[in-house]
Amino acid sequence: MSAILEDLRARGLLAQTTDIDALSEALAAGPVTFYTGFDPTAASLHVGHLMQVLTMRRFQDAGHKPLALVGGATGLIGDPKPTAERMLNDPSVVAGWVGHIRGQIERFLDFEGPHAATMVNNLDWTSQLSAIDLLRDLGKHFSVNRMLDKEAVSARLATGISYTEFSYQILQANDYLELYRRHGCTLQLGGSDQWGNITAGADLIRRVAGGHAHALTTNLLLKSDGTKFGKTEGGAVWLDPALTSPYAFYQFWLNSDDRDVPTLLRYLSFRPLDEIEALESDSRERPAARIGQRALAEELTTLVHGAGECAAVVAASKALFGQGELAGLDEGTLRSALAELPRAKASRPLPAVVDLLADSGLCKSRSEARRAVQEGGAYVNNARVTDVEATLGEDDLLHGRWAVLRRGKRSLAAVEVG
RNA sequence: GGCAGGUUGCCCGAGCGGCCAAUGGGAGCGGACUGUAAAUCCGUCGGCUUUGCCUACGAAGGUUCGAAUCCUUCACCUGCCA
Repeated sequence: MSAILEDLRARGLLAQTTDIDALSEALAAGPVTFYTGFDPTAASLHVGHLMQVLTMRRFQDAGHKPLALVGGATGLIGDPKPTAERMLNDPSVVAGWVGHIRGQIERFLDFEGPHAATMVNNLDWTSQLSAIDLLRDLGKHFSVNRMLDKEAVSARLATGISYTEFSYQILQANDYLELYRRHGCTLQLGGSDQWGNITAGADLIRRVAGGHAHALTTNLLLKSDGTKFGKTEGGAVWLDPALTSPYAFYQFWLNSDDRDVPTLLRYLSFRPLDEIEALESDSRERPAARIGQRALAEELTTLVHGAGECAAVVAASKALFGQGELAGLDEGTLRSALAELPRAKASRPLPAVVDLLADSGLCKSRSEARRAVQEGGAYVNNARVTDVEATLGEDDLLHGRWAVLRRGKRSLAAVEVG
């Protein structure tokens, strides 16, 4: 088997492929042009998308040529979710999201050199497609019976599915065909939930163009407790630093469940497997050191936000969760650590702690903030606040203008007075 | 088309005229224990100018001193019969 497939399999990433011997042969024979699609359903990609982007990177590193498709067209239609119909988004909004997401993907792939990646947008060909073309040229190759059998559609037959979403697989299949024609693309990668859409494309290429195209899907990232990965109280963990701060991003990985870390490292890290196995055995010996979590958090934060940001959030985490007194930190260290946190601005007279908890976003409402204090889960500079009426005092201020607000064990915010 | 039942807080699900912001479970949040982990135990879990007030039990009206609870209409869902 080709090296790249061997690596994916060893990492447990490989879910399904079309004829694996043929695929392996093609990959071994030389550069293969492949594509992965991302639909703009939000302004940013989130950690769930990271898998796909990094898998593309693995193929590019192995000498293959990536086409990154951002679905300006399919994003307007929406692929069927297992639960319910999607809300349609406004075309101008989707167009804006396409721009953001392209920018994010560009950081992970190499757009220079012999295996340069290319950005494509299915709006370029789909918007040209007339109803007649769609029904005569494409529709004839699709059997409704087979379309109904696809998992994504059959799951929705009980609750209902619009014609719009039902048609999604035709558009995605046509994307593969277009990329086959325009770029000689013969491999599509995706999450295992995309299997039906991807094979629909490979089928279409065979019927229309007589070509042979491959499909490869990777396992979806699930937490060991079976719940969806990448969600926190605040919603998804985004790659956009404006939506999820680099500090929050780093902390997300650092707080991974021990049981998830081996899988996360195999799926997301570029470290060779033997290194990952060494990290695992270290972790088993000294679980409290959370070696695996740190490695994961640092590698991914560096990858997504850059080495400089990563160093800053590591330093901030160390300062804020360190053993030392906050008062013992020099102002420069404190200031840069606090810069990574959500913040509440305050002025004199100094406000109530409850208001600061709500303003900083640590609590969603003042009622919740009061409750947090009553439960003993609110802290100013690591000292528990016990009085619901308490206000910030002058002696709480570090270097005359800062205070560290904490809710629970690990949610922090900065207060800046001035 | 006929008959019967349902629609409750983030989710599931009790309540069937006042003691209901509403039993219970799950998720979430906090505390204890730890390792910024898991499990466990305990607490909490609509909002606010918080001994009180406001908004909420599919939607709109009505009965009543008083309704999630009764009546009417509407919307949607589910069983049984055709």
